[in-house]
Amino acid sequence: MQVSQLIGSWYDSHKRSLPWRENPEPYRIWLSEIILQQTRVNQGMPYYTRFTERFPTLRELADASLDAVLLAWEGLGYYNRAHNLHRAAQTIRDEHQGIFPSDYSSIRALPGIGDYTAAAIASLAFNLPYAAVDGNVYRVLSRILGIPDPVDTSSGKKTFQNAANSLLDRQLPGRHNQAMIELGALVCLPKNPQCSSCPVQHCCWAFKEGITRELPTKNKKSRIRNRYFHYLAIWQDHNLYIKQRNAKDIWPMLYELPLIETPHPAELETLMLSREWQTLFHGTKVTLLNTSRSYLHKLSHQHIHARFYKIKVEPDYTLEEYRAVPADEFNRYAFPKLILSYFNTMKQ
DNA sequence: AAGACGTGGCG
DNA sequence: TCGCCAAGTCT
Repeated sequence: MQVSQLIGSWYDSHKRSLPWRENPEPYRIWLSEIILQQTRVNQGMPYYTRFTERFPTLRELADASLDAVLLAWEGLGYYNRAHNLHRAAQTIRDEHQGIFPSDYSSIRALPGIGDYTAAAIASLAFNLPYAAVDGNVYRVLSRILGIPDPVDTSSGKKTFQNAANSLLDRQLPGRHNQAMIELGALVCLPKNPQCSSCPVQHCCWAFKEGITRELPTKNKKSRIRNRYFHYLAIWQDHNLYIKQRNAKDIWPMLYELPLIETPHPAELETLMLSREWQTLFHGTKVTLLNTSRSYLHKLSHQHIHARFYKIKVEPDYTLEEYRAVPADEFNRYAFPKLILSYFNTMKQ
């Protein structure tokens, strides 16, 4: 029996029942694939439910505001996925008559859809013969076939794509791709793979050699940048001033508080002498109510060291470019987790 | 083409 | 604890 047949029939009897597998239609398959990019099933599940409830159809997603989409995405991270999801929905509405495109190159051309996601949608939704290669598949292929190439280089990626292409079950590409991924997610785990439950243990190179732990290989080690955020929680009566971030940098178009960033740690006294402080307050009377603890918010490539200063300003003052919002309306805006965790401590 | 982009779970 | 990583894409 072929490797792909063994994995395919293993999949038939071991696959999880997941909401997007219940009633497979292109919109829901696409939505699930975007949510699951770099995201665990357990983390993405509630977001999939939320999206299908708030935006039951592709049309409703396309017609929604970006703010509404970001609010539904709040807390899931990699927020450009939400931007691209929204843009792709509008592209399908405007250029594909609202019908999800059914050929690979049209799917691949949509924003937020790369090689993996295009192959996944093409095979799962339209049964087209494209091999989807994600992190799970890298693991499965590198171990079964003993491929030592690093998975985070362009040449390594080509090697794995070629291996996946030649292994693809062209009769049932959708099942094949899901089976490869499911095997990586349930059995061929990064640490402690469950080789005793593996349908292809007998023909696995890494198992035979006893080096499953060494595969797959990677080259890069990421460097961490430190950033120092000083958030000003400026209260005026019962309103807090908030502002939307710009589209570049982290948390694109999410909301936050007035921010002063410094390249190094800084005390409030220093901030009060800064140009940003002058721009915000230009000499108006401010009262410091309290200073939060220091927060360390770890992102994949940077550590955000944050502190929140609760400040009161007088009623006659207005902060241009910011929006004064009462606490019971915070949930109308999408905030990064860092801001949300500060809000949570305020409720006490 | 190397680096940026979130968050949470795990050993 | 803390580094690693989880169904990648974009620039």
